[in-house]
Amino acid sequence: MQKLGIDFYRQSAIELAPALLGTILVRRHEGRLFRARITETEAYVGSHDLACHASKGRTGRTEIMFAAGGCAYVYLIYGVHHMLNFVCSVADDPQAVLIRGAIPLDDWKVDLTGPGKLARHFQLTREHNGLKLTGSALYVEADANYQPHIVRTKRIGIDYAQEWKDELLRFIDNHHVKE
DNA sequence: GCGTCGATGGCA
DNA sequence: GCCATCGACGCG
Repeated sequence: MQKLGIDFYRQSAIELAPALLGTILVRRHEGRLFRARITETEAYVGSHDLACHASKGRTGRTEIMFAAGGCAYVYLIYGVHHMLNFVCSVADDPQAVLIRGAIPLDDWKVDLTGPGKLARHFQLTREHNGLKLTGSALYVEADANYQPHIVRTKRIGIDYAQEWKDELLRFIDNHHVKE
């Protein structure tokens, strides 16, 4: 499998979100490797997107989104759950992709259906905010032999985002879903 | 099986 | 005073 490099993350969120479907998220933690195939993502497309945290401007929390693509944006929501995002595009263009679901691979048996569960099982917290995706602790592998079946829907949990709440910026891979 | 609701903390 | 959620609970 081929580890994806920095150029992959320099894409816009609307390109990266579907491109991530079917790829393999890899986490190295305490000497072990955890791998899972990404099945669900959401695009947050820039400061004009009212659902995007960066629409609030440059703050302590959103600062990392203004970096060049290729690092993680991890934050705490509802005081309970961590959310894993990939910062993408170029510097000062605050776009990101939220990783919402995956299927564990190898002999790893966990439920990764949901962004909170995914971050928890991958043992990611706000300590990992800004982590480079080109390092060894967290990265993505391509899988040229896998063909996702992509469906677009509205994003979840952003009813406050006015006209942006209905944009079809959530991407789901149905490849593995039984009829 | 589905709707409702409370937890809980960082942030502005 | 919000939240890019989850899981427990009550229903019947």
